Amino acid sequence: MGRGKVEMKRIDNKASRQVTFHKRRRGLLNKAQELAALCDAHLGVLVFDGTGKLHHDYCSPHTRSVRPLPASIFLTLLLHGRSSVRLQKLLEDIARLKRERDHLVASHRMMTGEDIPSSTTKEELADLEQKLECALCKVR
Amino acid sequence: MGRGKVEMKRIDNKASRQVTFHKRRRGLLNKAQELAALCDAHLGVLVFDGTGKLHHDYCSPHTRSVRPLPASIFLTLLLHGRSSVRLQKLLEDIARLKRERDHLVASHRMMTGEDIPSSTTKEELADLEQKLECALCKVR
DNA sequence: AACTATTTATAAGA
DNA sequence: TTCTTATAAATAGTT
Repeated sequence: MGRGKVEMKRIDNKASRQVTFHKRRRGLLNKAQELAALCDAHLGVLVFDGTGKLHHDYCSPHTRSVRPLPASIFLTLLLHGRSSVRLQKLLEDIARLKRERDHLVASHRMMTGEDIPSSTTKEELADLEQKLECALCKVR
Repeated sequence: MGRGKVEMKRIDNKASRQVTFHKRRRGLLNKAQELAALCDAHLGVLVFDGTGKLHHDYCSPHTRSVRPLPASIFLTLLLHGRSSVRLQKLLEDIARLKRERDHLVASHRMMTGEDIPSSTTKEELADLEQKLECALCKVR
């Protein structure tokens, strides 16, 4: 689309690479918005330049509760993508910490007869874990 | 682009909405790949249909270590996006758990004179946290 | 940053 | 649905 056909390989000239980056980035985001608007779809788009700087992200609006929330979209991506190992590791770490804490709480009570004041952490974590596992199920 | 100009609003007819979804989804992902190839950029794209089903995701390949890994791209998105509150909460929960555990470990040692066998959990968590905070810094 | 000649994407039709 | 084609949209090279 232009004065000439271009090969789909890295543009060597830095200036024209940046110009093209700007033009096409805008185009991509526009396409994403159109697809969301026309087809009742959900889109998540992220664009980083070559230096790793985030130039734009887009998340289509959600207007009905039947659609996944943006948060769960990105959780799904996180779980679906290459970083799934890392997030699963995080879940495992949390589970391990909880077990360790429970064990320590029990032995503390055995030895001192005192209860450690309970916090809401446990419930909050259980809630988080449930949400994460739910997202995980969807992509399996 | 087509026989006629279309208004950018939801296509009512289900069949043609699905056809358009298929065509434009392919187009969008193609554009994403081109942008990544031409401009040395990193892209993450997610497409869900109206029912919430994930139809495609795309993550541009990373060929050099100077570029962010896909994992960190999506962590950044997670932190940058609407689910940032949730992830920050997760970080806080981990920090709180660690404090609780350290306190319990210390009081256990005080009372019994015994050390609780150390695991690698603590180091692993520290590493995880560092990575998460690093990603968080980038988007602040 | 604007402008067009072209290419590309795609809406509607077969 | 898949293929075709007329047309709209995107954009490469230019100014």
